[in-house]
Parts: sequence; structure tokens; C-alpha cells
Amino acid sequence: MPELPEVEITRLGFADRIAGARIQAARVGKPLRWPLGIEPAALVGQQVLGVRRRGKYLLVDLQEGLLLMHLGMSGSLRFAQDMGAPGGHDHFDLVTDRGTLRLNDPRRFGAAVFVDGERDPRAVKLLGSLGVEPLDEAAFRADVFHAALQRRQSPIKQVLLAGDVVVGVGNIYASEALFAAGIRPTLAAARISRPRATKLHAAVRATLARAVERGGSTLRNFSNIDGQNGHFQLEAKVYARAGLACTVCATPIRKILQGQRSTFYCPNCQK
DNA sequence: AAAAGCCCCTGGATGC
DNA sequence: TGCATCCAGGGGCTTT
Repeated sequence: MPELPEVEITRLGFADRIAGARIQAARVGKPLRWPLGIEPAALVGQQVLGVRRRGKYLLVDLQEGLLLMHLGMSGSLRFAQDMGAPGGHDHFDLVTDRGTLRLNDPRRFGAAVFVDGERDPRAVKLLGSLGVEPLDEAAFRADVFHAALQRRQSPIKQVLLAGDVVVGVGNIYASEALFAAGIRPTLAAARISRPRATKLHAAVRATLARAVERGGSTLRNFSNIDGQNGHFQLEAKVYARAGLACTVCATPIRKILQGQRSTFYCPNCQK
């Protein structure tokens, strides 16, 4: 579900509201991808310092340690004062004096994991091999991006998705960014010229930034911290548009499978 | 090191 | 209506 824009929209929605809050209780529901790694009761009394994002992970900084949260394919977070009783898909609650942070995740590919810090082995394993942040201008450089692509033989779509070159680009935005750059998703990354890599670099940034502006995409489960849907899906040029006319040239959009994931592209606009 | 497959899990849409 | 099949914003882990 949630790619970088949706995770960032989620973060923006509650980071300021939860910063400074005191944890009063925590509860876990059915098992998520990984166990919390600490007794929920042991979090009580801790203060929440703030919320950062790394790729598609949220890092909730506590006085001692931090909480890594991931939304998986179907997760979403809510933050509210009067949260009410947890439903069948509410699998983690962090109750604070400012409100309750609740993770709802039907498929349970998401997670909430407590670690001592970013140097905790568990954190290193999850965050240590992530690529650069696409919206960080200092970190995401066109020339470095091109050089990284030169070392990869797999199709560019799968390199974008892998997250070890650049993070946060999921299945929707990979297709959208490649369309914006006019690059065929099946093209081997190493065969992309410097000018085209530069164009893709810009397209990745622009696509993600625009999606954040529009509140992310809502296909099925995603809603922001207050339960509202995103709107970027309405602007998708190729994703989930198989058979429909390309908005630029009217050629039917094609759908293919790459690494068990759907890819959408325009066979005329993307070479 | 890189690439390719396999899973984890639930629910909605589609087809017979 | 009932049931089987397919598909879905991810990504860690194992095997080549």
C-alpha cells in the first residue's frame, strides 16, 4: 500500500501532535510481521520526542529507544483523542496523554518494533541497507544515481522498487515516474544513458513530491492520520490503466508482470 | 554482489 | 447464493 508519499502524509499528520506526549499504555493485537520486542507495559511513562521517516519506515523517537513502524501493504495509522475500542484489524495502540496512535492493518505485513536506537542490530538490519532519500536534494544526486544504475543489469522498474539505490518508490510511483521520464520499465538499468538517468532522477522527485502534495494515493486501505483519503490516484497516467488510452498519445496502456508485480506503461511514449 | 523466487496474510472482485 | 481463483501501495529471507 503505502509508498513514500503515503508514509510521509501519515507522518506529517501526527508528528507535531504526538511530540512531547507521555505514553500511558500500549497494547498489541494479532501478530504483525515481527513482534514488538518489548513488553508493551515497559513503554509506559516514556515521552515521545518526535517522528521521523526513513524510506517507508516511521521512526518514533522515545526518550529511551525508538519505535520502528511500517505500514506494509494494507496498514494505516490514526491518531485521535477518543479512539474507541479496537476493531479486528487494529493490531497496535500507543495510548498517550495527547491521544492514541493506532495501527490498522488487515493483512498484517506491517510492523511496530521497539529498538534501543538506530545502532541496535535489529534497526541496522531493517534500515542499514536502504538507498538514499529521493526528496533530500543533498542525498539524491543525478550523477550518483546514474552511476548506481550502471551497475545493475535488472530492469529499471525492479531497481527502483528494490529500494537499495533510492528508497520510497513503490509499485504505483515506479510506473508513474518511468512514464514521466519516457523510459520503458523493462529496460536494463545499466543501459540508461546519463541524460535519461538525469530525466528519471527528476521524474522520481517530481512524482513523489506531487503525490505528497495531493495527500498520497488511496486505492484500497490507505487513509491519512485523520481517516481521509488521498487524491493522487486520480492523476495516475498509467498505473491501473491497462487498456485505457494514454493521456498523451492515446495508445492503449499495457500491463505486464515484473517480479510478480504489475507494471503499467505506454508502449509508444516509453522507449 | 546481484538477481530471482518465495513467502507472510486478508479481503474484494470476478468467474463459473 | 456458493465456492474457487486471482489480485492487491512491501520487503525480508533463501537460493542461485
